[in-house]
Amino acid sequence: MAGKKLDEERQLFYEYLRQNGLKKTRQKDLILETFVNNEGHLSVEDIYALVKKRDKRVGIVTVFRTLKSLTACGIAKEIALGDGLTRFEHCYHHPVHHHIICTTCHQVSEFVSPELERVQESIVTQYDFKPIHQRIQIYGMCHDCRAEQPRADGPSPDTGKVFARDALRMALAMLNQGIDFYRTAAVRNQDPTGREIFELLAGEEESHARLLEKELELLHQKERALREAPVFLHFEPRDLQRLIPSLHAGVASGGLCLDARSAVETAMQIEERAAGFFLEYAERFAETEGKQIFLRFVEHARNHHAAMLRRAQAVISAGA
Amino acid sequence: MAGKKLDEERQLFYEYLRQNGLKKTRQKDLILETFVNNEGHLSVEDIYALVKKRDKRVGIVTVFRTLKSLTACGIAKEIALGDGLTRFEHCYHHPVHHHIICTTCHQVSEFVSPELERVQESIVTQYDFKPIHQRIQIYGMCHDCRAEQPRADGPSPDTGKVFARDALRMALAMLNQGIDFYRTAAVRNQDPTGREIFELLAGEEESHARLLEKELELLHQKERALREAPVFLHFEPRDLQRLIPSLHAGVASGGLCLDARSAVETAMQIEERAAGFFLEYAERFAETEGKQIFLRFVEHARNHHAAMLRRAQAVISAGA
DNA sequence: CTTTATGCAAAAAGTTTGCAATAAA
DNA sequence: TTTATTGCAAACTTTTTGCATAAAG
Repeated sequence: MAGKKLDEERQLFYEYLRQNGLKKTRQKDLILETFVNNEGHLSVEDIYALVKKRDKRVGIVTVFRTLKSLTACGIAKEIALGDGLTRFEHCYHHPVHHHIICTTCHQVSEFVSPELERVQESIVTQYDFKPIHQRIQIYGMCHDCRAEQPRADGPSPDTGKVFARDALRMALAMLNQGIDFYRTAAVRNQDPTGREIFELLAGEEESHARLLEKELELLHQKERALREAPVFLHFEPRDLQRLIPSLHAGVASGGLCLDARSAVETAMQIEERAAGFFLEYAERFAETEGKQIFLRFVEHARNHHAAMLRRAQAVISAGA
Repeated sequence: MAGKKLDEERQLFYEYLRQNGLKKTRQKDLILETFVNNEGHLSVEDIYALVKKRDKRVGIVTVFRTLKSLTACGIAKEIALGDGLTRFEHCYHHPVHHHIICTTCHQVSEFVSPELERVQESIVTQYDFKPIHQRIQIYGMCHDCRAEQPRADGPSPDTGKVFARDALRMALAMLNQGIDFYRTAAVRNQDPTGREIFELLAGEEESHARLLEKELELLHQKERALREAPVFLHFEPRDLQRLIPSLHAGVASGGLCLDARSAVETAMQIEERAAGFFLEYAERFAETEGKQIFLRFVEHARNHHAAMLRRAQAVISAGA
């Protein structure tokens, strides 16, 4: 299970060595293995200490040099967390993220926020500046330190899994907003066929939601620590709400009345917008399970969209 | 002119020395003066070199120690810009800002973005984390380096002035949106008294806008480099637009019709919202000319609000 | 048997500390 | 006259480099 990740990164490393005429050695292997098997933000000294435990004969210079290579081939990434040490974090198949650093207990939390990225992009555009990488770090005091509680230091789960969990949560939030809309639209609609269609759609979305919930539950069971793990992917529900037409206008003008055709069209528009939004969203991320979840959601929405198109054609020909 | 800033910071420094039982010296004075008179992000070595030019007898250790003191009393602030050197920037009466760093020419631009801050706050809230300071840095390639032009290195104006310029621009953007609204509302309104009131309001806002424009022009004349200086305060016009009620609903329902009373109420609501928004906005910033501009705008909006309240009472009693 | 890798020691680079001489208060 | 300050040299920390030896291909 855990060895799979190691194998993949080892392959990547070997490929890098081969392409640069470098040689495989016992030391490089050991350093790679130590780095890959230790989540967190380790300094050279940290890694050196871990390596030394397994093989006394390794020198710190080799650790420096090997970490440079691991950085060059995209397995590791140098970061500075304000304590004057260069630290290394995992980079392979990890989304670009930022850091929240407690200056009391030195705990470091990671987060992703496409919303933050969006604002940054708009700023950078004004300068006609081409960003290559960025550093966002928030220093302060964490909840546990303020409560003067020793931090509950359970084994923190793999970032990839946390991201997958949050992607599922986000997809579910989208589905639930859709379901809400369809249910409300059904109740409010005065055209019986329109009402029926909205109810059908709500049912379909609900069954999809149940599927995702099951997947989330499975993930939680596989990785018990996931339930405690803090949010990694931040999203604002109101950004999802924007994808769904408001029912207020309909209410103000005294009740919605969409016939079968308009109902299907409305639904198609929702699915289309959601697909577009999540596709653009997914593309911001490196290859991860979370990204796959978003892409699967896009596919689902597109299939739904296509199915409705067929249904609409049936409705139209029946009406004609 | 420039000496005023130096004097203020010297007072602050002396006060700090006094309170900590420390002594004034020729060296400390010289280092303070050198730091204050040099905008930019200078390293210890940079400042040491500048100080040496004026007094050969100063040692680099004293520069290290004095910069520590200047940091402790809020005149300087340590920053790391990714080149391994500790640099110092001006902190006294400078708003909290972030950095865009060109990795080719090493030019550093500063910016402020309350929008970015807002997203950060919402993230931090989820962690129940108390932020103390943050670091946002965007590394990449600037426009000039991509165009392979040697950077036009004019004298960069004081950050405080650039911030003031941008605050004026933002206030003007708000005023212009208000004017647009009042003008459109006047044209669309079918009630003659309502129309008249909107036109009056538009006129008042326009004369205020002309005042701010004159102020902006004056600022530009005093500080010639200001015209070239890049944007420092980023704001999204759509955030201002949100403060003004949409006219679309009115259009859809076939023409707006606000009587005198509703017209005044609408205007009062706009002024109130604008005052609230800019007050909250201003409070995010340290003591600066820009902040004062925002606060003056708040006062203007409040006065306007109060004047309308009086007018509304007049209208009501006239109508009664 | 050629070429790269390793580990040691030494150097570099940035910053801090100990200390005797010096200058404020 | 007391107390903090200064500047030098030395120490310290993190990272890099030179080089002879060892290991990989």
